[in-house]
Amino acid sequence: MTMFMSTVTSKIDAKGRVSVPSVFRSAIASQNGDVAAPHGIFVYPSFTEGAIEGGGQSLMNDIGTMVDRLDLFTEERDALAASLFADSHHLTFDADGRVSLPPTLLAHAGIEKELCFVGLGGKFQIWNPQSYADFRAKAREMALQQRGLLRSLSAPPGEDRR
Amino acid sequence: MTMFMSTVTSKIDAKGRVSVPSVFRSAIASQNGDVAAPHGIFVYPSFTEGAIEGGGQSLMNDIGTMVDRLDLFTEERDALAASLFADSHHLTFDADGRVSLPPTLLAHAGIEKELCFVGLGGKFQIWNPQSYADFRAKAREMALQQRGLLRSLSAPPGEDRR
DNA sequence: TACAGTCCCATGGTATCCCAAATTATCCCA
DNA sequence: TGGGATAATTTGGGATACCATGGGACTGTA
Repeated sequence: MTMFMSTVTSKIDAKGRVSVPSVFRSAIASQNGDVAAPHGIFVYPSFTEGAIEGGGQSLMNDIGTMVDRLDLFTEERDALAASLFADSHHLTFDADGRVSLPPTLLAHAGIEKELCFVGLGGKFQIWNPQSYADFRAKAREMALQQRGLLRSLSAPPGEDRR
Repeated sequence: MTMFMSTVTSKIDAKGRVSVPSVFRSAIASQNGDVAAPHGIFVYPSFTEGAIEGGGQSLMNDIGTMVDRLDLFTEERDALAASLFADSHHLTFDADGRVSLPPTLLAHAGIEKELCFVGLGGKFQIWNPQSYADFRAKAREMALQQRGLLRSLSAPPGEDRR
C-alpha cells in the first residue's frame, strides 16, 4: 500500500484554494482504489496537536467501523461520533487537484497563507510551517529517547545492532 | 458508504423552513439508494441529548431491525418502540431541499431561529448552536478519555489514529 | 374569509469548472 | 556530466453553475 511521505510546503491562493501535492494525490488515489470516482480527501482537526490531519477513503472507513462497534443510542457513542465526524470534512479535488480548506480547520492549525503537507504513513498532516518547525524539534527529541524501543522492534532477537 | 460529517449552521426562515445543507442531502440521497422518489429525512428527538436526530431511509431500517432483535419483555420493547417511532417524523424536501421541522421537536432541542446540523456518521443531529457548543466541549473530553478504547477498537493494531 | 402549507421563481453570494501562463521536474542525447 | 527539449505540476483568473434564501401565488382546510 502506498503511504504518505515527505514534506511539501504550499500556499493558499486568493480564492482559498490549496493544491494538494501530486505525491499525496497519487497516494490517495491508490488508497481510494484508483477507480475514478469523485476523488477527494478527508480532513479533521488533530486531537493532540494544532494541525489538520487527513487521509483517503480508507481512513474514514476505519473510523466508521470503529464507531459502529459501540452500542447504538448511548451517550458515549454520540459523543465519540460527534468528535470524530462533526469536525471532519470531505473535500473534493477540482480539475487541477486543489481543495479549499474550511475556515474552522485553518483556524485550528493557525494557518493564514502558508502551509505544509507532512506525510505520516497512513495519513498526513497540514501545518502552519512555523508551528511545524517547533513541533518537529520536539518530535526529534522524543524519537531519540525512544531509540531503544525502535531497536527492539526491528532487530531479530539476540542480535546487537550498532 | 457515504456518511454524515461536518457541521453546518443554518436558520429558520419566516415560514418555518430550514434548508438542509447540500452535503447532508447528497449523503441522504446515497443512503436512500439514489432512486429518485420524493426524497426526505426521518427525524426524532434524541434520547440522551437535547437535540433532534435524523437520517435517511437506511437509518430507520436499522432502528427497526434493532428493536426487533432486542430480547426484551414485550412491555419494555413496546415502550422503546413507542418512544422511537411515535415521535418520529418523515419530512419531505421541497423543490429547493428545505423541510419544516415540527414544533415539538424544535421545543425539545430549544431551537428558535438558529440551528446547526452536525454529522455523526450514520446519522446526524440538529442542535441549538449554543447548546451544541456545550455538548461539543463535553464530547471532546469524553472522547479523549476513550482514546485507549478507540485504539483497541481500531482494526490495524498498533497504529495511533489522531 | 383567514390561515397554513406547497409550489415555483428571482436573487445574491459562493464555490466549482475550465482554460492559459509560469514554474518545476524529467528525460534524452551529445 | 551538462545542456536542451519535453512533459508534468503548480498557479492565476474569468466564466459558469450551484446553493441558500427570500418572497409571491396557488391550494386545501378550518
